Amino acid sequence: MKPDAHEELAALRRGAVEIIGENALRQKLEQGAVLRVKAGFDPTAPDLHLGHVVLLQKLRQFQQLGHKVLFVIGDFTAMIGDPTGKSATRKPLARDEVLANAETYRDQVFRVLDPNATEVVFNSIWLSDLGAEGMVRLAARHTVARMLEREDFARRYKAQQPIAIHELLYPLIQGYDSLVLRADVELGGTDQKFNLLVGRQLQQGDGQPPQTVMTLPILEGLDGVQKMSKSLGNYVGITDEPEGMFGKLMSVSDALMWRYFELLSDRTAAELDALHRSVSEDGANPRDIKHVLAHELVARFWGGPAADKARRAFVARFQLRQIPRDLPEQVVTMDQSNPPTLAQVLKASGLVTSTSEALRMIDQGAVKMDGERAGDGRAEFPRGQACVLQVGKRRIARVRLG
RNA sequence: GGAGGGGUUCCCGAGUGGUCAAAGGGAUCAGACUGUAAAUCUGACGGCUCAGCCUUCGGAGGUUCGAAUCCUCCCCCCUCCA
Repeated sequence: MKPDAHEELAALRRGAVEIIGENALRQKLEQGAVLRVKAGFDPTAPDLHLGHVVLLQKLRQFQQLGHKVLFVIGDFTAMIGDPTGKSATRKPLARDEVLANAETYRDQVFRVLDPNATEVVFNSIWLSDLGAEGMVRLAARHTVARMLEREDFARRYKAQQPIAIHELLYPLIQGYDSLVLRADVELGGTDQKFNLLVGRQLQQGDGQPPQTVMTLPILEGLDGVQKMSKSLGNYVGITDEPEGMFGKLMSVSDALMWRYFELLSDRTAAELDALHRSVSEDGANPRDIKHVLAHELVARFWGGPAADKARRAFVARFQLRQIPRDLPEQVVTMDQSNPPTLAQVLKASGLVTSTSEALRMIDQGAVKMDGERAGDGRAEFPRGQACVLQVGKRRIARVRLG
């Protein structure tokens, strides 16, 4: 028996919302077993973001305790599209699209996980072999009524929205992965609970001990309301450039900042508590505490020096309102007989998507040329010299007509 | 297979012959206020060579001076019956 199993379990429990099958987990830890810890990722959107990091951190923790991570890339399931939390059927992805996305995942995941303790597996390997007969047998192991208990299915059914048959297969297939991999533990977001439980059921039906299910909190996106996701555009990608990442983190609300601290920071509870008190008792500006958060996370993915630089750039640009010195010059060429207007140049430079939008922005006082508010979008754009164009606070470019 | 309901601009959802680039809400963007906060207020929210013109209301045709609205065919979704 392992003497420190109790501590191990306590460490693993931290941050988890729910652990189903905790006794089995404790026993395995006491026996000193090397656990097979599974987590699946759908390569539907090829960028990992901080929402994934919550889960990846927990996986890393398992690794640090000597366990093995089975990182399942759902290249087969991606063609179905996880219906979790969805109110509409997802469009299945093309095979080559899925593979390209999967490759990107593989590159990104080791920014958090230890490659030596990770096995990356593609579920198409065994699912392609399953065949039609196997799929039917698998489908026979669950009932429609139980499947419709799932909250998102139930809601769609009630709302008279379409649910395609293949979507009902998704949880079964995910569960089948656990069976094939003989997973001891599977991690997922709280919204994955149903799928994770199906794995337990299928394993038991096959005579295996059911996996322990550990659910982790869902990280809210930058809007503070909806789940962080690529498709909603409210995410911080782990490959985001340092300055972009810093800026995104600075734009979150104070309430959300604490949530991010709690779910993403490596700081101890005592340290977080001290930060809290510095605001509530010592009157610190929450903005400056947000700097701490942004710096920590940028440093994790890009290193300390890059994080320092990102912070300096942020302060210069947004707190001191300086125009960046090293802004690259963008040469815009327009083959038009008429001299181009400001609105047209804004569009050509990519700062706005249409001249209509450019004109609207100008009307609303959002556009600046060399720091001066522009008043007339139809005015001819000066040739020759480079000019710094700004649209709102965030969009900026140094543009010269070629 | 039969009967009924429905497909509207990013999303939800009004609109049933002209006053409709299409109410309202959400999301988004911008301005004000700020800490790039959040909240709030104000405004914008199809495109263009922009006081005008062009394209949009599942798709294709048609009626009409005029169609998101009427007719025909087709595609898709939902419900009930079988």
